[in-house]
Amino acid sequence: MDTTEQDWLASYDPRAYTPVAVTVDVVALTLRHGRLHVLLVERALPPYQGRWALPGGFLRAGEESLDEAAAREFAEETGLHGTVEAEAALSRIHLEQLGSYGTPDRDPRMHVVSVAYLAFAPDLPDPQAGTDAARAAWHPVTALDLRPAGRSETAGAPADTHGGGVDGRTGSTEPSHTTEPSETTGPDDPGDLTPIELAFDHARILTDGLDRARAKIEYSPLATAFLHHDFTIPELRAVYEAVWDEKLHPGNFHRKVLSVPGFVEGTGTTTDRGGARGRPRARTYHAGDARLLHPALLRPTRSDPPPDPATPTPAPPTRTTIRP
Amino acid sequence: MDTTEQDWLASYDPRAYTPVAVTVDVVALTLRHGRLHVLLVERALPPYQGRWALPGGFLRAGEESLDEAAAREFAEETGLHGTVEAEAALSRIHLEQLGSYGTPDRDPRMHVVSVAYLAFAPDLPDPQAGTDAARAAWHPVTALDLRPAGRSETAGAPADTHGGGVDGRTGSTEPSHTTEPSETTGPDDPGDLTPIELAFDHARILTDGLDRARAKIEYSPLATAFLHHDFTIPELRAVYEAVWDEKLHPGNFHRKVLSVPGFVEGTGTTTDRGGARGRPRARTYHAGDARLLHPALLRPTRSDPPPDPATPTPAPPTRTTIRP
DNA sequence: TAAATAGTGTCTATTAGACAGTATGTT
DNA sequence: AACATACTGTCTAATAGACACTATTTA
Repeated sequence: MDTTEQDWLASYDPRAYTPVAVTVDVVALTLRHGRLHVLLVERALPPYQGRWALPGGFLRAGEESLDEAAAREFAEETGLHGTVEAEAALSRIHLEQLGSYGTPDRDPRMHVVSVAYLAFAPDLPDPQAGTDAARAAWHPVTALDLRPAGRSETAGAPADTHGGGVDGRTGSTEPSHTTEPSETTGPDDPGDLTPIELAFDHARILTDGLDRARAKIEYSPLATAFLHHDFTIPELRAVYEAVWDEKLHPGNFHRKVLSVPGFVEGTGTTTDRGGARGRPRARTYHAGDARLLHPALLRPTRSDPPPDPATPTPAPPTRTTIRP
Repeated sequence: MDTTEQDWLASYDPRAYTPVAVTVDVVALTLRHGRLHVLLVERALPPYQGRWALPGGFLRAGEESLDEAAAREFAEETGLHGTVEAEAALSRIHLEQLGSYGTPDRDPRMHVVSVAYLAFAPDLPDPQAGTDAARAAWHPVTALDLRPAGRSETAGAPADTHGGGVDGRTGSTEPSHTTEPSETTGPDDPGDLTPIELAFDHARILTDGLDRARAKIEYSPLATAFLHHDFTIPELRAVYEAVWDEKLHPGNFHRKVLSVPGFVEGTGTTTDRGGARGRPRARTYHAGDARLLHPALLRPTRSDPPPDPATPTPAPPTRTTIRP
């Protein structure tokens, strides 16, 4: 076999192999005006020229780890690098690996394996024109086309196996063709009805990232990563409501958060004002030192319990045996 | 900048980049004699010659996806390929992506990014000599050195971020230097007291895989992937006890498993015999069609509740605010 | 018969969630 | 004054786990 021979060679010198490119892509999520947004960049060059894509770029071989590459890409595309306050903001951002995508045919140029990362960030300023992030913008996830099309390989559980997906980005400048989304006509405009189609299989990656985010805030205190250092319980509730796309019971949520040890720590103060149309000042908190939530803040059950009388369930054949 | 120029070039031709090798490694877990085992191969060549490593090999660029490469490696190293019954056995095995590891200095030869997979398998025969899997063997995880040393980069939550880790394997034959573990002196021998050190950062990858496995069987029915098609509730309990390394209450476990919709389905029959020293025949079940467990089978709480009077906890400073 | 375990019943502490009610602050 | 909402109290259903008990099988 030819590949066997190659294997043998590669054990001495992996360079004997056909090359594979490795990129790092970031699903960066934030909350703007109470809605979940994702950071996208507009591709200036083919393939998928003009389409929006996840920020990312090639791993610098021999120079950086995957984590470092992800942090670098995020900083570059948000413009958060250089200044002191930018570094401070970066330090509060949560970055975790999401999964790798590597079907051979996703990038027309060559076989590209993309390692995806998931980021939770507080409300950040718009990427400024004139920087590396010139073509970057925050988009509401509801404005994107996340049709379950691209579902390639994989046969495992929902958020388990990963596959497909690949990318190749223009990792840095190219000052022309700058897109400047305005408050009313840009990607933040809810009136923009035609769903945006993403480049490569980034819709699939985004979907996986959203699934992970929704599950993550159940068991970890990472919902606080969407907020600034000090926050109120209602603000924290808004994070959960936006990520889960569910209305939560204010009273029960409040009591539950405070009952989880190490989730939040009171600051002893309250907000300055009561809000727009008048309400009690809320106490402020900051994140506690817990890394896991015990007990967890489970999502409202809606998968099982919705057996409404209309669709009486296709008659369970012989499910769980309950005595013969 | 040189790298910027490279980025620009790479947007046309990613081959302009310094090459990175991509490997796929598999953390394959199974149960033998009630204990958790992992599949390892002995490296025939440098680096780490003679050390045990996770099975894996280079991704065949342009030919296969990551999932396919992982399945191929698993089949090769277990010897489960070719025959019909082997294919049948493979179809029952659970394979999911675990994470990617890519610090630049883990492989002395070059920058290697390793995509790790996690596999749950039923008790399989020993890899046969004379095959690709000649140097492969199942090792009890308790015999391995999993000291939390290699903890490289990453700053996220326990099972969140991944980093470090890399590999490079001799993907196929090399019939000399075959290790043939016997029942008494091989890796299955509990008397083997000196912990085995793994090659590369495979100890870290294995640790991540074990963490994932322990969490996974809480919310998914994948514990059944460790068993054959038909099994009893006590057998299923043995899986949980081995993976969690915890004794579970037989009665409560039994009732709980049957109360989760879609977890197991009764076959209507029982085991042939009652067991060694006499006990009731157990009813047999097979896996149901649930993909997620509702409610989950949570691990016995032991992280929070163990504040034994001895170490009175470093005096919680001002945890959760409980009224001013 | 003895030993060991499959499987069931029951009780209690904890938790999720529904609901109600009071206090607070802005328009 | 009126409205919206922060926050707390209370009740109920569901669940985890402890414990006890019966039935079953082999040495």
